[in-house]
Amino acid sequence: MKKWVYMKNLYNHVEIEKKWQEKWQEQGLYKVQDSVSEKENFYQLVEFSYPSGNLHVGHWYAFSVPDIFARYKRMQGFNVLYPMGFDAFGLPAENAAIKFGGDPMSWTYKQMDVMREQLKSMGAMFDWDKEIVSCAPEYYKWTQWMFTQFLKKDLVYRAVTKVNWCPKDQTILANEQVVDNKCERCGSEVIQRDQEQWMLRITKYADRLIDDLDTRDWPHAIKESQKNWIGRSEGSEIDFSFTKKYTYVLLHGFQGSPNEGKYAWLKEELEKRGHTVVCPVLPNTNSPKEIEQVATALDAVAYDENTIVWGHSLGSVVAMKVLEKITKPIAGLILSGAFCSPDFEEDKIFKDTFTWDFDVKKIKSNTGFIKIIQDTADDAITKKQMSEIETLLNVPTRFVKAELPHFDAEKEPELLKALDTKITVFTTRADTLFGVTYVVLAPEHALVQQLLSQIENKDEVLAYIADTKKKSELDRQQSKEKTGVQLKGVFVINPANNEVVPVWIADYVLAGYGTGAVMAVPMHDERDAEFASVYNLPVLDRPLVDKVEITNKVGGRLVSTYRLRDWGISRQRYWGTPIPIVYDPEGIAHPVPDEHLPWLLPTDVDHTPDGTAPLARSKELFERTEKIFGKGWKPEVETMDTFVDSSWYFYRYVDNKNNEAFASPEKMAAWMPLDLYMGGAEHTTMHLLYSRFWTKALYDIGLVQDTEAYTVRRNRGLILGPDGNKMSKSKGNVIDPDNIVKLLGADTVRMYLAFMGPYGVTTNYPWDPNGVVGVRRFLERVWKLQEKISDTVTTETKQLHKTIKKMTEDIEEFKFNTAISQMMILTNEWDSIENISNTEYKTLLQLLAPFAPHIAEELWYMLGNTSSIHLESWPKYDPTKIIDSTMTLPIQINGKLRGTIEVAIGTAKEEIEKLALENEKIQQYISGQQVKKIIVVESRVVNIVL
RNA sequence: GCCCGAGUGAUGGAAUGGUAGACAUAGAGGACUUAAAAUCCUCAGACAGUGAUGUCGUGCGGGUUCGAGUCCCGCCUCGGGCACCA
Repeated sequence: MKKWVYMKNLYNHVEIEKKWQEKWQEQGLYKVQDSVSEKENFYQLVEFSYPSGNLHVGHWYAFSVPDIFARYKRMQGFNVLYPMGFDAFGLPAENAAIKFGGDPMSWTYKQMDVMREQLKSMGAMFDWDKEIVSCAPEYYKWTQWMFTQFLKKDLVYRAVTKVNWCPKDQTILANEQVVDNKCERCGSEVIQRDQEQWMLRITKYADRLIDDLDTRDWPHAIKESQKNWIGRSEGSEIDFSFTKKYTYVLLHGFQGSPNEGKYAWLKEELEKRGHTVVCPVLPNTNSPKEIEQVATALDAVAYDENTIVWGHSLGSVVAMKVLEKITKPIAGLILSGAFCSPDFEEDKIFKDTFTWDFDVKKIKSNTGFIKIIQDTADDAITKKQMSEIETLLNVPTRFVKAELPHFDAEKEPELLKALDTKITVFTTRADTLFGVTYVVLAPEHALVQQLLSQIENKDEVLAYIADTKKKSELDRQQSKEKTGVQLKGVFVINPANNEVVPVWIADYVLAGYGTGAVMAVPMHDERDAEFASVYNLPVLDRPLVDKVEITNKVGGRLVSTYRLRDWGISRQRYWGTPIPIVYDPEGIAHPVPDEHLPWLLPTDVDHTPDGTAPLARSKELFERTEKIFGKGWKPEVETMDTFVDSSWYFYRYVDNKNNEAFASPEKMAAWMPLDLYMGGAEHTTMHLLYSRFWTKALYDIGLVQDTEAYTVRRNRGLILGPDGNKMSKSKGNVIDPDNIVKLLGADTVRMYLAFMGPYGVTTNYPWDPNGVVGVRRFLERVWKLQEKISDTVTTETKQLHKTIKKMTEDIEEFKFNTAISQMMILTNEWDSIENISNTEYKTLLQLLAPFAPHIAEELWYMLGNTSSIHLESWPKYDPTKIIDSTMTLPIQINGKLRGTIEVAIGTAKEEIEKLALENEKIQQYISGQQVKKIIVVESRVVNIVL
C-alpha cells in the first residue's frame, strides 16, 4: 500500500462515514418491526461474537460481508432482521480478569462497549435494540429455565462419566493424584466411579440429528462431518454365554418369599441357561431373626467357588452375614435394594434382631466379586442407605431403573442382567458370526473384575490392566501394535454353532464404544487378523450368513451404536450460567423453581481457579439457598458449558426484552426458523450440533415450532495474513482493520473483503494490501463519474441492465466478487463514453448501496435526493434492453478455435453454416478437405468436423 | 488408514460441456509533471517468429464427446474432519 495516497479533496471517507453513521442512528433507519405490511420477513444471522477486545479482520469478514446480503434482501423488499450480540460467558474473561485484575463481569462489559463501537464503524444495519448478551441475568434466566424444562423431560441426568474416586476422602481424583491405584493423600484403594455430572441426553437425538440433515440446505461438508461425528453404525448385539455353570442362591427380603414373581421368574430364567438355582424359604419372614435366617441360608447349599449369592433388600444383609460365616470363597455376591443400617423412617421389626456391624474384610475375602445394583426410584430404602453400603463395601453401585420401585415387579430384567453373566458383543458383521475364533473384552470391562476368581492367570491379567491404565490416551492411540492377555480358564459359547472360544482382554477394544466387547473374526477383520497373528489364534474361513437372520436366530438384537457421547455440561468454573439446582439435606437434587430464576451468579467469589468450583466459596450463594429452601439445603456450585448459552440465542433476538418467556410464540412465528445462518467452519460439530439438539428438544417439549432452527447455512473461510499464513502476532502478519478503515474507509474494507472471492465457501483468502487499493480506486471512479451526468442524455446503456441482471444472480449465490467485478465493467465502460444519464447513475448508486453504504448515501444526497438510498428498491433489469442485435460466434474446426463471425441474433442455422464456411480464414483451413459434419449450437459455437 | 473438499497466469480469482484466464493486484511501456506520487492510455499465459501467425497450455495418466478446466476411471499433491469405532 506504500504507493497509494488518498486524495482528500476528492472523497473524504472519514467525514462521510462518521456523518452517515450518526444520521442513520438518529433517523432510526435500521429499526426492525416484527411485521411490515406486504413485506416478507427475512431473518439472517451470523454467530455472535465473544467480546475478546479488539475487532480484527476476521470480525469484519464475518459481519460486514453478510451485511451486504442483508442490505440486498432489504432492498429486495424483505423485512430483514440482522441482529448482533455477545457470547459473553467463558474462560477468557476469567483469565483476563486474573491477568489484568478486576472481575470477569466488569472486564466483559468494558470489552463489549469497545466492540460495540467498533462494530458500528462497519456501517452495518444492525438494530442495536435487538442486542443480546448471554451473561446478562435476563438472558441466562432462560438458559436456566430451559435446563429445568429439559430436566422434567428426562433430557438432563446425572452420572455417566467415569472418574477416579477415593471412598475415604469422598472426592474425585485427577489421574495425576492416583498412584498405583491408591489415593495419593490417604492411601485408600481408588475406585472407578460414575461421578454424578450434569449431562444432556443428546444421544437420544442421534438418529434425528443424522436423518434431518437430508432436509437441510447446508454445505455438504457440514452434513458429512456431523454424520461422521455422530458416527452411527448399525449392527447387532450378540450374547456369548460362559461355559461355566453356577449354583445360585437367591435370598429374599423382609416379608418376602421365593414364590414371589421375581424370584420364581429369575429361577426359571437361570435354569434355562443351565445353572442350578437354590431359593431357600427364610423363616419367619414377617419377624425375621438373623440367627435363624442365616442358618437356613447356610444349609441351603454347599458354598464353593461355583456359588453365586444374590440377596435382595433384607436378603442382602442375610447374604453378607452368610459370607462372614462360610469357610471357603464363593464366586460372587450380588446385592440389590441393599442396605447395611436399619435407618428407616419407621422402626422396622428386624432392627433389633439383626446385628449391624459387618466384617467387611471377611466378606470380601470370601467372594470373587461383589456387585451392587440399586433402583434410582427405590421407595423402600434411602439414598443415604445406598451410599452407606457403597462406602462399606467400597464397590461402585450400578444405578438402574427398575420396573417397579425396589424391584418389586413380576419380572425385573435388570436383575436378570446382573445375575446372568455373559458377554454381550457389538458387531456390524453379524454375517461373520460363524468365523468367530475368540472374544475380546476391553481391559476396563466390568466383567473382567467379576471373572477374576476363576481366571487362572490372574496376576498376568491384573498386570495388563494396570499397564493399560498407566498408558495415557495418547499412548494408546500412538502404539498400534496389538497386545492382550488371554483370560485362562474362561470360555464362552458361540451361539451360532455352540463352539467354545477363548476370551481375551486387549486395549484395542475400547470400553466406551459399543458394549466394550467384540467378537473376533480374523478372517474378515483386519485388526482381529493382526491380533490373531501376534498370538497365534486360529483363523477360520466360514461361509457368510444373513446378518438379520442370524441375529434373530441366536437371540441377538439389532441395534445402532454411536460415537457421539452425551453432553456433559458441568464446569468447575466461575464465569458461566449457574446450574439452577439445589440439594436437599438428603442430597437429592431439585431444580430451582421458576419464581427464583434467574438463579444469580454470586459476586462474592474469588474466581482464581484451583481445580474446585469457585461457587463453592460463595457465602452469599449458600445463604441464599438456605434462606429460600430451608436449613441444610445446598446449591449446585457448577456452572454450564458456554455452548449451552449459544444453543438457543437465535430465539432470543426476536424477542430480547421479554420477561414472561424466552420469546413469545408470535414473535417466533414471525421470524423463526432462521432464513440464513452464516458462520465459521470451526463450529460444524460443536455449536451447530448442540444447537440443533437444543432446538429439537424445545420442539419436543412444545416450546418452539421448528425441528431445525436454520433453513440455509453457509460457512465462510478465514482471512489470512499477506504472507498466506494465519494472522498471528508472532508472525507479524496481522492486519489491523481500524488502521485500514482510517486510511481507506469502511466502504473500501467491506467491499474488498467481498471482492476477494466467493463467500460461503470455506476457502481461506490472503489479505492483499495492494488489492484493497483497487477497490478504493473503483469507489473514486464512481465518485468522479458524477461529472459525466448530463440532463440531455436519456438513453440507458445495455451494460447497465446486464449489470443489474448479473449482480442480482451473483448476490443470490453469495458471489459478491463477480457482482463487484460486473460493477467495475460497467464503470469502465462509462469511463470511455462522454456522458451518462442521471437515472443511470442513480441506478448504479442503488446497486452500490449494499456494498458501500456510506459513499452511496452521500452521492445519493448530492444528487438532490431527500430520503435515504437505503430505503430504495433493488433495481430491476429490463429484459428487452439486454438483447443484442448481433453476436460474435466462435468457429471451431475439429474443436479448435479458428475464427469468429458476426451474425445477427436469430440467424437461421443454415445461414450460419453458410457464413461459417464462407469465412475467409476458415476457407484456408478447410482448403479442399471434406467437411464431414457441421455442428451449430445456438448462440454458442459452430464446430466444423473434417 | 477412512471420509470429505480443492488443484487454472507472478497473485486473489472468472468461465449453464461451447472463444480458458472476466474483474482486480503486481509488472512493462507511454502521456501528464522540473521531478515524484496520484491520474489517464497501451501491452501482458508459455514457447517460436520482425510480423501475420503457429504450437503448447487449467496437478499427472487414460477415457467419453463434434468439442472437456467442467463428465467418467486410475494416480499425485495440498487443505479439512475422523481415527484400534468392532
